[in-house]
Amino acid sequence: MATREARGLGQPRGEGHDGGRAAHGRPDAPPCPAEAPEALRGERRDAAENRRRILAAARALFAERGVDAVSMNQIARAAGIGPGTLYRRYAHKGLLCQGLLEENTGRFREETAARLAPGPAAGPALARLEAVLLRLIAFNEENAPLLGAIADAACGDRRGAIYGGPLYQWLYRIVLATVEEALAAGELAPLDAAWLADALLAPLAIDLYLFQRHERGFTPERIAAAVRQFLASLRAGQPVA
Amino acid sequence: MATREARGLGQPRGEGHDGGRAAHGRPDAPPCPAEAPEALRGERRDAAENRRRILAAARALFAERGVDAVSMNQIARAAGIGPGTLYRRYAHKGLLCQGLLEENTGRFREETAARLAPGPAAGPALARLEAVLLRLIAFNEENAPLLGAIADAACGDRRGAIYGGPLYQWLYRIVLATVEEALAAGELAPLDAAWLADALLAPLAIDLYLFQRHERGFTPERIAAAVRQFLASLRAGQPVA
DNA sequence: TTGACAAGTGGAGGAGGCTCCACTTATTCT
DNA sequence: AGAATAAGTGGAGCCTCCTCCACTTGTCAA
Repeated sequence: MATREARGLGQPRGEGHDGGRAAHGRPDAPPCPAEAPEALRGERRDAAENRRRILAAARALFAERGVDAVSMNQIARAAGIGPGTLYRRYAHKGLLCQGLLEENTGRFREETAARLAPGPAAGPALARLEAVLLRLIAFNEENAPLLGAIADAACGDRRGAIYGGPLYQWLYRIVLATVEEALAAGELAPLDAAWLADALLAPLAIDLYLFQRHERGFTPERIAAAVRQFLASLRAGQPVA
Repeated sequence: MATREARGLGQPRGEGHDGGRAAHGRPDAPPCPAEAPEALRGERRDAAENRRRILAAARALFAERGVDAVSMNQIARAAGIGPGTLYRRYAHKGLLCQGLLEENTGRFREETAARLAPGPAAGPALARLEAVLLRLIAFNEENAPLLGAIADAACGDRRGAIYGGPLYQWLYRIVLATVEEALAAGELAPLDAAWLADALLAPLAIDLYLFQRHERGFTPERIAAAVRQFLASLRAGQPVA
């Protein structure tokens, strides 16, 4: 009765969420390469049930009214739980959308991993990079509303949260590794690999992508073609001049 | 008394701000290349006085507590006006920050214009492009807090507002024109100029820039060097392969 | 089985953001 | 000059987000 205060106050609000999986505070769990969204380890049965209800309610409301028009309170009401319970599991709407997205991410991760898996024996690194970026365009198209909502939530004290989130980190690591292979193989002129990995992903960030699609009128095909030409231009043509 | 209802309801909330300059609704004013922030055309004297007070109060509070910790209501109180008046002039905090930023933008615009002005006779287009991007890094450094707040305000129904805002549009036009010159001069392999202009600016977007600076630990010098190498890599080396 | 404790739950309420509209004030036209 | 008109003003209030904390429930060890 008094012991709980220590935890409640000692960790006031500092992103104490571990990216969606709460559970019995294991200090450093393994990275979980392709964890199934259901049956989180050590999660209490009632909590699991509520998580399912939350995601189902959110999915239904989002489909019915659009992601932006649905508030956290509405989701809680539709799921039949109190707002406090909802916020305990998903500290804000962005994390909820991330949870929802993880159910869609499977195919994206599998396809990308398959394309990349064979390692240096699977054709030039730049070609693999191209495949990842083109797949990312398709992913943007499929998940634009959720991705948009996740981006929206990265406001204020959460600015830049996207770049620390699981999806971007995973993409970044993949792109960085492939860029480094390309550099090692002499496919690229000398470049700052860590910066380049961000720079290659930045033009496909959801905000800009949606602006180009809807305000500039670009089609996904045009964007894909532009990315292809762009990567081709980066191919090392001269030693360094 | 009844005539006003028509306007008040007919234009419920649709970005009715024209980027900071309210005033006597002239339909299509000229682009205003380098308009002074004071003495807006046709603005009533009391409105001008309030605008000055708002900007002064905002600047003071931002300096004292940080941009993120100051609410619109606090600014209104400090300026000695009602919240309604504040919101009439700046429909949200992002536009207020834009207004504040315009007071700083002068030197940036002048230096950039000067570097670009001589036209095709002032060295290779790619070198001018590099100068613009490097200057943008310095601009990011100088104005990070305001730029961050502007980015934060581009949430929800205002997603992507940055790309429609005056600063980005100006940058985009400049970069696009220079890219087109570089293409015409054969300095670049064939590329989609309109997409490339966005793609060159995207890695310097304030969100990613601040993440790299603070989470990845990049220095401005490292970022500048990376941009330089990057542009060098784009230089046309081979016809098209 | 049973008891102790950690994790989970719900909802009332504080805290702002933003709006609406009746009133005030500057400008302009005759 | 002075009246008509359109722009500008202020603040009460609505509405939603998010937090806090007393209570409930599941789990595990003895």
